[in-house]
Amino acid sequence: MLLTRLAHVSQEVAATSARSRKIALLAELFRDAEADDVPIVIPYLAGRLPQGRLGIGWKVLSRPVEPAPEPTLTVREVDARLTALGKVSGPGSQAERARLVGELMGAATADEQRFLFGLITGEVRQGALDAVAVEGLAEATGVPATDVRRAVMLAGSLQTVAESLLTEGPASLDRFQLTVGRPVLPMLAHSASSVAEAVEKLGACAVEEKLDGIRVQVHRDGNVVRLYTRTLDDITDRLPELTSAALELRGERFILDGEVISFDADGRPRSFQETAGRVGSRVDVATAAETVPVSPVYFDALSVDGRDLLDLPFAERHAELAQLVPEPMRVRRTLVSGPEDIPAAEAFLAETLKRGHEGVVVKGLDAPYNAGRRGASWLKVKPVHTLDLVVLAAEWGHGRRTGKLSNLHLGARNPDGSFAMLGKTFKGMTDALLTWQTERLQELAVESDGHVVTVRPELVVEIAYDGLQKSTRYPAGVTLRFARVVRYREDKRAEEADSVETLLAAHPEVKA
DNA sequence: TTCCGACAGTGGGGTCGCAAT
DNA sequence: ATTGCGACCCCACTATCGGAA
Repeated sequence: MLLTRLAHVSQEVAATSARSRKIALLAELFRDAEADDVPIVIPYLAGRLPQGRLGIGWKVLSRPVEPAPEPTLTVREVDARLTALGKVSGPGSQAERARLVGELMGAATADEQRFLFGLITGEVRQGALDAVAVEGLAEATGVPATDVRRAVMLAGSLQTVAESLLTEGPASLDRFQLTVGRPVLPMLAHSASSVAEAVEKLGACAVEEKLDGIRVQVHRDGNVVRLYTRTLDDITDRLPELTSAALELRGERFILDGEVISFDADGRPRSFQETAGRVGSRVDVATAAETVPVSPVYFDALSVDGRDLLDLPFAERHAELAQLVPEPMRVRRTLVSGPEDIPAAEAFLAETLKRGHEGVVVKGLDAPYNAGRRGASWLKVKPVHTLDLVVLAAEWGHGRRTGKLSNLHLGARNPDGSFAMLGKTFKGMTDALLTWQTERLQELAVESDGHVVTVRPELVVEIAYDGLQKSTRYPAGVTLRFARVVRYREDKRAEEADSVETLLAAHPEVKA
């Protein structure tokens, strides 16, 4: 199959807003793909490369290359070239990769160049990724979408499922069973604004502490242990403590879901930055493990002794977990039977925060393990802080925000009346607000470099954030975590905005 | 008819590892 | 030694479609 056909279909998919039409377009293409093209065409149309990341980013791809006049590239040729490109390493590799990218782009037409750019940067912007591709695959093969979705979550990969479906037929789906050693997509949580709201939605539920670490899925089969992240990357070699801990448990075969986090000598959780740094360290693991030792803390069991627990209610899965894992290695929790227990749930949240944790996750006791989806039966509740900050500048948006000033630079007051930038945010804005702020900020503009528009520091905006973290990038030595706009405060003047001093005083645990 | 679940998009900061300077 | 880039952790929120209620 020619790449131009994919580029064309991707454009068509992007051009329609109807999901049903997107699915139909993908299904048509999947039906036409030859067996050898399937492992390439499917991920490409789901907006991903089968090779994963290539070490090529926006910078290299932005170098202009004269497009080819006629489309000649086949998807297999593109795939072969990208595979070769991904293997380049060692001194001189950046230049060599750039050369290979230039060659590939030179063989592509303008439309194909645009498609390849999106594919390699991971931003196809066609309004269809894995989930829509799953529907398209279902339509193309006549298999119910729920069956395909389940197979994908168990395989942890759309490509694998697509290959067997399109080459061997629907019966091959039976092959995708929950298997120890093969990671499954983890269940995710929605947000709720309060414990009361979460409990009212879920009824009988467990309220569990939410640890600010890294999600981990632990597989043990006899003496073999494997550890996977939320995106199913294998991190076994980086966390030897977790392997040892898993081997000390009584069970021989299991899959557990939990969080890996580092505690200090007093048993208080270290900051997310410290834990994440540890989990990210690959080179000198022994030293990293000495300075920042980590522990597993589990909250769910997906498989025990060869039994698939995914469809069991959470209450039963947790009973299995409690059989296998001693209490100190499980998240703290309290059970709640309904709205009458809300005060107890709130007290549990307060106590959890006091212990230095992030918040709680409220989980319905009847719900199955909804792998790969953001099930409505897990609701996280975290405290939200707010500040009144001053807009110092704004950046022009991309994609659907083209032509709108989107990303705001936020400042807090210094003692001398100037402003210290604390970070940026593009979150929390409605289309109407985007339109309004684009107008308003242009009135205040003093300078523009084509991307960043600097404004007179007069506009006050109320910002919600999850906490403060250390920063080497910003002048106050701190930055806001997950800042988002709540509303503009036109009733306030910049002199009334919050100061760096009050911010630091509100978070004594963070030392700038 | 209205409501709501699921999805995609829009990017944020930090840290690590590697290659280039 | 330092800088730049890419990968991958964490993440909030809005708009939209289309099925459920």
